[in-house]
Amino acid sequence: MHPGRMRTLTGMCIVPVMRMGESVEWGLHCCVTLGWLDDETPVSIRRLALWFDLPQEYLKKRLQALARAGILTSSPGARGGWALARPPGRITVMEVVAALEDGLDALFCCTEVRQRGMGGAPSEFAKPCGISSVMRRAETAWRRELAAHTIADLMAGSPHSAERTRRNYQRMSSTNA
Amino acid sequence: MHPGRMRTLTGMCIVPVMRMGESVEWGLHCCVTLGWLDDETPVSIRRLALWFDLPQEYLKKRLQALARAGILTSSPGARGGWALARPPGRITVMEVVAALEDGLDALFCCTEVRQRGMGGAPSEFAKPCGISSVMRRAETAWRRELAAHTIADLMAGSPHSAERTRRNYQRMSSTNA
DNA sequence: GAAGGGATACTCGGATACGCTATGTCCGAGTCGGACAGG
DNA sequence: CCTGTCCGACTCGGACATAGCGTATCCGAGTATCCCTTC
Repeated sequence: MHPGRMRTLTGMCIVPVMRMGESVEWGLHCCVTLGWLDDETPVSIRRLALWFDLPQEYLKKRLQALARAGILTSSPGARGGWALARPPGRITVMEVVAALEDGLDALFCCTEVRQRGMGGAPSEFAKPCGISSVMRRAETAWRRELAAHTIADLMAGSPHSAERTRRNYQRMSSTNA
Repeated sequence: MHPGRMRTLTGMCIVPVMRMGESVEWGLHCCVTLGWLDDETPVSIRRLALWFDLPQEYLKKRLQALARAGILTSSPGARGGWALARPPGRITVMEVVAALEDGLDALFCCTEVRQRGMGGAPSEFAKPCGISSVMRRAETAWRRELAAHTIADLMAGSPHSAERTRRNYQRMSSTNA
């Protein structure tokens, strides 16, 4: 178990209900940080985990998912590590969420309950289920909002965090890691 | 196990990832049907489960959640059953979803990762996390869309389903159940 | 016909079970870069 | 100086463990309706 965190990051046993995984937050912060650092040399998983105090092995697993989605690149060997695969302005938040939620087909999955049982409506199957339509509309609004923002937007959101990050990262690199 | 359904409704072992529970679909269909039936006498859980071919005991549990949320009313005793607690036009889809997802505080839960580890930003805590803001905006769009539709809208979506439902339900009531 | 009592048909809430997911850890295999030795 | 070898740092992918949730079932207790008996 990761030191100092017995029951997930929150310190208390969280009760996730219809919620995105924590790794979405991790992945987005990693993308933003990699964008800020942007100094050609990739960042190792050890430093990334140290930077945010996250479980190294599991973070690696999630970043691998981002690499499979073409969002990050990983270079093996010594001096290897992780970097953005594209300029931050061309990576949307939606992409990161979808990659980390492993596909994320639909928040609401219509199982055509209306066709089941004695209330079945066999003659109207051509028309889409009204419930499903409403759900889909809502989800589209959600996706559109997420797709409208990129990593670059997040980076620009707190300008002097960028410089502080670069400074602190250099300090960390020189001291121990 | 419910007959004919060994592994959830879909017939195959579904892989829910960041998804709403099936009971949301059940609950919405039940609300719409209760709205269509609307003949003063409440509908028993047995008929409701038979109507959609859903597991009776578990459906009951979910409808109890809707009752706690003030969306349905349940009357005990013989001739008891379930009915809408309010006119369908005053029950939003959002309410039903929230009740069945048991609170549904937030799709994305910011754990303030930015404060953790060596990259911590103690001086800027006052400003909200940009990632969290984007997520919240997207989720608000989703909620707004769900809150903009009521059970009455769903009922009106397929007009002659209403009559067919009433007819079939009467037939079901007279035959066996 | 009215009152009382039991059967029936429901609901409520708790206890239990199971499969799957998210989270977390560990390990072997592969790969890159640098150090180091031998010519 | 050049080349070959070795080692360390790093990634990849799989196996495994754990806790919590959604789904599902069952049971005891309560309650309202109906019917049947009794007066």
